[in-house]
Amino acid sequence: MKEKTNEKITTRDVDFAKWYTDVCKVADLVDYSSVKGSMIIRPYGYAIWENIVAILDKKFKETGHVNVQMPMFIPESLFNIEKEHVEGFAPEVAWVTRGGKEELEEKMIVRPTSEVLFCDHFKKIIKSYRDLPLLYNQWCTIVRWEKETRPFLRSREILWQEGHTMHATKEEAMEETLRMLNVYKDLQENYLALPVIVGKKTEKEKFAGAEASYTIEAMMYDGIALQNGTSHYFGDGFAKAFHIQFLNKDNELETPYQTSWGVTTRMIGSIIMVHGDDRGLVLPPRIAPVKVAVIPIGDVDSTVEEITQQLKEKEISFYVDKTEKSPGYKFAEAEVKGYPIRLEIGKRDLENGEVTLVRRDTLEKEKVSVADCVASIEELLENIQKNLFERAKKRRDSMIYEATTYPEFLKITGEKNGFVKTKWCGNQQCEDKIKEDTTYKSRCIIGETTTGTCVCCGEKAQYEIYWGKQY
RNA sequence: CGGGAAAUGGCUCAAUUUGGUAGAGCACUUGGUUUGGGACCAAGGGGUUGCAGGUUCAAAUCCUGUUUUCCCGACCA
Repeated sequence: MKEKTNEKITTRDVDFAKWYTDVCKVADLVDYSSVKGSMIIRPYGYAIWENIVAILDKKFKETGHVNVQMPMFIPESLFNIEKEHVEGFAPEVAWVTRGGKEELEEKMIVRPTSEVLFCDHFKKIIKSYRDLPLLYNQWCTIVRWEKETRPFLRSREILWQEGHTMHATKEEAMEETLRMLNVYKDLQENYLALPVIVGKKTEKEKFAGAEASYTIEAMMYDGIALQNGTSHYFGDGFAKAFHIQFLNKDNELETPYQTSWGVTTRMIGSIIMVHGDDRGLVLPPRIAPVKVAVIPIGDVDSTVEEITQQLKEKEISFYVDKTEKSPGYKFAEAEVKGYPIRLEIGKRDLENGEVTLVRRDTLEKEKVSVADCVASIEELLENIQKNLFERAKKRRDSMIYEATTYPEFLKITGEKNGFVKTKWCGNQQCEDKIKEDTTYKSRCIIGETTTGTCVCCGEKAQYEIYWGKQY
């Protein structure tokens, strides 16, 4: 095996940021448009999203949710109802304007998230305890006027899913918040092969208007964190602000409790930055639009036909590269696209009744008989899925550090990227100081503690927490 | 939003310093030979230089403005 990598892609260890954008472009996932801050998700990139949507949508429906479609615009008066929410989002809100002399009836924004729209609607349709829980979700785009944008990681128009639910009790709402957090965790670990840390955001980092925010934190190849999903518990704050009430069984008025949760195409960025290598994309089989790239070498049509027929029966997605390109070109192409398995069908192997399988994650080659080919592929796909997760987890764990004293903490954060686990007093002053001194921000609180001292101030610790730099 | 870089056929870049008929490689088209790591031969098509204005006999080149992109920060899913 030659060590040659893809000449169109910057070496990952030389310039990680450049490598990332190169992979996005060379693998045909995205293209830039003349719209500043927005990206075009090309068919191959969108196919990955479609697979994610299919998995999640099924899980949402299994947990009782239904899909809706809300307006894209929010009138100013509606947006202004919940104070913390407005303050949190105001800086990145896009205002709607009309050219010429025409005026809008009322100033409007493009939704940066849809809590207020849902609340406005919930107020009208929630009357009785029988209307609860109300479990809504919508697939849509939102707009947040970001200053710097990167494919999948940050754009002004964000393609996502947002769930919004209302419950009769605190307990139910909290249960829902954690249930959906878990759905996200399951998606990311078992389908996207991304090891993640789940926990609670600090007061400083929580969602504007929420009572508690829970988060899914993944670590990229370079040790930088990426928040891959959030689930919020709102208590009854919004419900009170919007005067949403329902009659309970005893005919008394009560205020319901609310949640919201969302994930975006950012997860695709995680897949790229966790699994990819110098040859390009590496996709976990479970979300790969094409699981097997079939590359015929010479005139081998009948064998190609025989094997692809079996793949069809097994519902294993494949692509046959029938182009006139040389085999080497096709191999490189299959690698850039991250197809989990490459199946080389050539005359030389066929003389022995064999074909060659190459797995994308390790690039190992294996010859198997034509008869065993599809069975081997099935087994290999499982293997690759498992290996990707384990490999990513091993790498991530090697970049998780622990610190108990501040000098120790400063030494670690000054020398390397990664997550640092510490104890923390829970005081925002320490959080701010750490940010100031190291640029590390709190990732998430993973639990409470009764022992030890805060890594920063040395006072009695209250929480166990992860710190890290983020995208 | 601060600091840097860039914009020239589809792509990567040259020509800009010193104004003077825009070139190359890759890609593409046609024909042929090939096929186990980015094939070869031959013929061919395609750009007036991000956009707007200015200077000049003459602008890719000089000047002004503007838009977009990339990188590094701060902010954010």
